[in-house]
Amino acid sequence: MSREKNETRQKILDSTLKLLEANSGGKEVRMSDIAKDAGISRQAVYLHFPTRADLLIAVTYRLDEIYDSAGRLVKPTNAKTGILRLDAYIEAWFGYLPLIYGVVKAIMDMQDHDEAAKEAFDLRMQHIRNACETTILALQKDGQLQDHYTVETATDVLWTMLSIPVWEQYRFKCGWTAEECINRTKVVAKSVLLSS
Amino acid sequence: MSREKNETRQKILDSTLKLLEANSGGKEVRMSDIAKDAGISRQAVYLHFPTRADLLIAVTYRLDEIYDSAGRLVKPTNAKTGILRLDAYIEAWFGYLPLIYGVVKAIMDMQDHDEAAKEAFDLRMQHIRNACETTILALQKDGQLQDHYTVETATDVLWTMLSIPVWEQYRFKCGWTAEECINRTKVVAKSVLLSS
DNA sequence: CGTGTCAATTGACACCGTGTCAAGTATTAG
DNA sequence: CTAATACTTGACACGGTGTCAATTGACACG
Repeated sequence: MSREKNETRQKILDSTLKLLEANSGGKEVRMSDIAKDAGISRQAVYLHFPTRADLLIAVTYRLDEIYDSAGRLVKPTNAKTGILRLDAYIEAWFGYLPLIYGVVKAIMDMQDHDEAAKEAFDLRMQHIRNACETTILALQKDGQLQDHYTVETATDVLWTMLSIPVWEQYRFKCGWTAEECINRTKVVAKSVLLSS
Repeated sequence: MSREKNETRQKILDSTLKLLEANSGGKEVRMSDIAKDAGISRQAVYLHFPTRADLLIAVTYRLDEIYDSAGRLVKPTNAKTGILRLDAYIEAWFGYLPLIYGVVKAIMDMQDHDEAAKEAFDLRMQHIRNACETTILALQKDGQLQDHYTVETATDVLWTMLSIPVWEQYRFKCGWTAEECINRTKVVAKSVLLSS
């Protein structure tokens, strides 16, 4: 019973994921598109996910499973020095982002008109901010943090440097490769945050 | 004849502007809201502006008139050194942005589903990019530009630092004041771009 | 005075996508 | 045989954009 239910549910999630990836969060991912792809009726989708926002949010959790997002975040915390940690974190996050970009984009686009989507997204971004703060603290502990910053301001700056719109601009408006986004951001972050 | 036409047209533009400013680009600015505020029928709005995108784009030109956006951009070009120019430009642009933010936001939100809005917006952003490039060239001429950058890459970085989403994040997610956005961006930009 | 033109009005309607509702079908389990 | 569960079908409401057609009112010109 819950067996079959999960099967359809998974099919919906997988189709959504596939379509979002294919369309990079574009508009061609309506509830009806998802249903069609999953080979079920549009209403069946609503049976499992009351709103589009709920579905997209569920997809993010699926994403976490698939790509082991927790594991990725852990690795940088093993770094010995603050600087290594900064590099490792930029690499981990900007390496992960392209994989999940379609979904992220779709949720971002909903933020304005959907409260639930906004909350879910803000929560994720808050996690990123926390990681930034930890990184800043590590730098500070090493005495590497530029002295004119408070921890909070430095965190704000790093967080913004690693924000999705910034990555989007580098990637799609400036035409940088994913690699370049990582490496140049490493350079920029160090110029900004480190003392001499 | 063209007298009266312009009057209504202006009323529409002014109402749109007023509503967008009040709502910071929020959704409470439908064609019907604009019509109501202007004291005319919804269809009259369509008589002057075939689509919502057209109207918003027209509002940006109105904005240019009101705030003399050209004049603002000129000032930084008078700066003697590259560094002064950088400061002046950040001050000019981030000082201007809050004034026009409502409209900018509304157009940004349309980008995904409206080609015309996207083009208009991209064009504006391209102007900003050009200004960034000129600033970078001034720095380079002074021998102040960090040597590991090409002009293009340095321009990309500055342009992204001065992008609207970055300002939004500082302003609304980090809670910085408009002043702080300006001053801290000046500091950050200099750390990133200048050699020692 | 009548006629034409132009701006604006009124009201209806199509389209799209989300979400809701009700009735029906098919499978499975007790 | 019956009851529950998953799903289907088809209709519909809503909100917002954009279209269309018929009408009104003002002003101008001969």
